[in-house]
Amino acid sequence: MKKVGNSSCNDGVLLRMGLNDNKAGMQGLDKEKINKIIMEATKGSRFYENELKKDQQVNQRIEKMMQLKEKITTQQLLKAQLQVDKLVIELEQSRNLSSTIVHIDMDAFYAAVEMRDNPELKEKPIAVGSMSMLVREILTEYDPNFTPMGLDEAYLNITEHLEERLNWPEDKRRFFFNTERTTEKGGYSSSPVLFEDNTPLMDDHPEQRDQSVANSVVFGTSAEEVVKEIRFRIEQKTQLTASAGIAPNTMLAKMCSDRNKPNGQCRIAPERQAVLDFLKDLPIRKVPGIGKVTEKMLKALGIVTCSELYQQRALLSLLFSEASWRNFLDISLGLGSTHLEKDGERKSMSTERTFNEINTAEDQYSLCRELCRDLAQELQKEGLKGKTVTLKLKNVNFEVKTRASTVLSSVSTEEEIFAVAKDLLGTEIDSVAPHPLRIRLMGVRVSGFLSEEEKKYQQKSITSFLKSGKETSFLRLHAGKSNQECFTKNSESSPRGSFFDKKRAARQLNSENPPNETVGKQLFHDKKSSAHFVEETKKVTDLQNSNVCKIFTCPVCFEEQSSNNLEELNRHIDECLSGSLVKDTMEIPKNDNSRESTLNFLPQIKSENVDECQNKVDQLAGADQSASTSDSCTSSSTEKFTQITSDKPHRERQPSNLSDIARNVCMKQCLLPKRISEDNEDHFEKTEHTEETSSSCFFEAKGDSVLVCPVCNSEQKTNSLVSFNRHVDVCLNKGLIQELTEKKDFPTKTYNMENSNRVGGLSRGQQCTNPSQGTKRSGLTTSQSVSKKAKSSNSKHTIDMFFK
DNA sequence: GCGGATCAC
DNA sequence: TATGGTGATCCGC
Repeated sequence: MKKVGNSSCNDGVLLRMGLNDNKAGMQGLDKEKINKIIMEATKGSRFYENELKKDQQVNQRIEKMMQLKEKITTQQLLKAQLQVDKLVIELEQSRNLSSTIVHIDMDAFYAAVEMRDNPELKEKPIAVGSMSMLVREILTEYDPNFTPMGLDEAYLNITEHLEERLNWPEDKRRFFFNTERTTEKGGYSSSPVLFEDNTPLMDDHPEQRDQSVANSVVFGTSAEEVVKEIRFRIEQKTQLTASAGIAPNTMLAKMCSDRNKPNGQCRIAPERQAVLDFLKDLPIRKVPGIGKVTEKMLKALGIVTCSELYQQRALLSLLFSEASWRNFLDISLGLGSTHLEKDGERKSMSTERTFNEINTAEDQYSLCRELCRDLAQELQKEGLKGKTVTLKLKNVNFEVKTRASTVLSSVSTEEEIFAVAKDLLGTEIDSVAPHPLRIRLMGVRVSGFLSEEEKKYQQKSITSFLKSGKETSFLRLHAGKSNQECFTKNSESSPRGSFFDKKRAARQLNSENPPNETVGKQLFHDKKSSAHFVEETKKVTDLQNSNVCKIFTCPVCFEEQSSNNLEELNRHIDECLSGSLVKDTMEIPKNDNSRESTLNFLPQIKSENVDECQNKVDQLAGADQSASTSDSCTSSSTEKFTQITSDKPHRERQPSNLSDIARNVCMKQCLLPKRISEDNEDHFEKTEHTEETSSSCFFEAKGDSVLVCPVCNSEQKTNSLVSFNRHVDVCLNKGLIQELTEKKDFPTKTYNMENSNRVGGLSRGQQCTNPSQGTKRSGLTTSQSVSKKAKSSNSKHTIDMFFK
């Protein structure tokens, strides 16, 4: 079946082309144009082929899921039902209907802007701007903490505003029509901000007041009235209409704003039944977070509406990941966040570009550099440094690949980013050699940003590094790979005019008949200069080599070593290491263990609902007991549920402020995953779990104090701040040393020559096991042990050992 | 951590 | 209609 669909689509494309070919007048077209048409068609089909491929992958996922479903027994399903329904009770109890959340959505934002700007109105400057502008000017009045979502959406929590508003006099709720616009012919006033500032009416001019009042509206105090007012003001100000949803939580508000689009609003009353009524026939696709693929998968299970999502909750819990089915459950119950999250810190920054096929390494490298430059600029604007660089490539068949590498010290400059990205790119180029890498998109991303504390700490360490490292300086070496080596320095030959500019120029040249002289020269210049920078680069690299090898500072004792024999250096460091590890004496004070700040919210319990649920559960429990015999899981989980009720606000728990960096880093690594993990498991196994976490995360931690290096992120076997600090300094030297070791062939490096010379390959294995692994899918992998820890084949204190 | 995928805007 | 760009998250490894 799939085959047929596939080929018939291709036939469609071919058929169209064939028809075109036979069309009258076709003979007039020259070869080039025909080629172009074919190219277009091929491009289209490439895209389409890929779409088909992706679709088939989804189909396979569905098939797998269906097979899984077939194997589910009635008992399993009943048991699942029991468990899920207990959770439903929990969720019901925590249902919070006390907030009033508004979602504002500009109607057909861009189209509207276009329409409004295009006609004769264009010369009138109107500050449309983004939602964040309406922020500032209108929305803050209703919620100072409102959150804009992109350019045309925003969430507001108007709960407090509603309370205050109750006491407001009428004039404070009065707004005026922008009469000029409608009366003036041929356009509207250049000042759409008319009456924007709630100016009180002037009592000494009664007639003016009368007229004004005639052109005004007074809004009431209800949520609906507030939202009408907001929409009115937005329209007066921007000439654009907006739709809005009012509901007890963000998810509902968002879905609600969709209901009466365009230029309408809708409210879900803060009552459980109103929520469920709204959801009853709502297609799941309308739910934010459920996209094309999820929709298709659920459809395969016969689930199209939210109520069906609820009906199938037990099945879903068996077929989907914990995170997924719990999300489904939240959706089907109409639960969502009742407060607006502050924008968290950004997690990554990237830039990517699509272009016509680029297939020469040279072009690819210089494009890569350009992307790195752009990205570096943006990063520096926000003062960010990250540890992971990801290269994204889309080949001409629309297949997307990402390749990432995490480095020891964070990067932010063009050079630093490019140094990593070019390696990744090199690998990809090599992997298809001798064929060219044919790409239509390239992107570079930096993630793994340093936290504020880490930044501070690193700075401190850098200072000491500078003091001790002096001559070794920051010179970077690049373990060269044939085609990469050539491009470590940019083709600065063309300081102005981006890669694309040059490409454009070249393309223009191609299409023009006689290559005119100046353009020709330009091209020639490019070619020549690229050859030139290869040479230049070699020089720089050589220089670096000679410089670095002459003076080397031992990362342990910080003494300068005169030798440039790496083996000798290695021996020295070994000695230093065996000496330094023993002499840690200073203790750092223990921290108190209060790490949870509990936010309270009062659960609203509708007793009849709970009873209803409980009845059902009881029935099921009976059925289950008779069906399953020797399964301890059921009974133990029942206990779990009874235990967790007392400590509900689990999701809202946040780490408290941490006084020291070490603790902070530890928290990040070990506690965060716990917060993510599921309520019941987590609570029930609290102590046990914590122990396990620490055993896998901190090998050899004595007592509570554990230091984790903010640079390499690995835990340190010391309680001494002095030696910990020293390690951090060493870490900063590490990159340099690593490259030194790469230059010479160290024995540990030679196993697996294929990929070990990539930065990512080298850094692997030194990180501590992520304790979150396996906690997400409860039951599947219960205990991840220490086994994943850095395995090393060599127990000697070589440089490599030390760093691993 | 990595890589592929999904999703939103 | 098809296509981009940016950022987040999840899942399996």
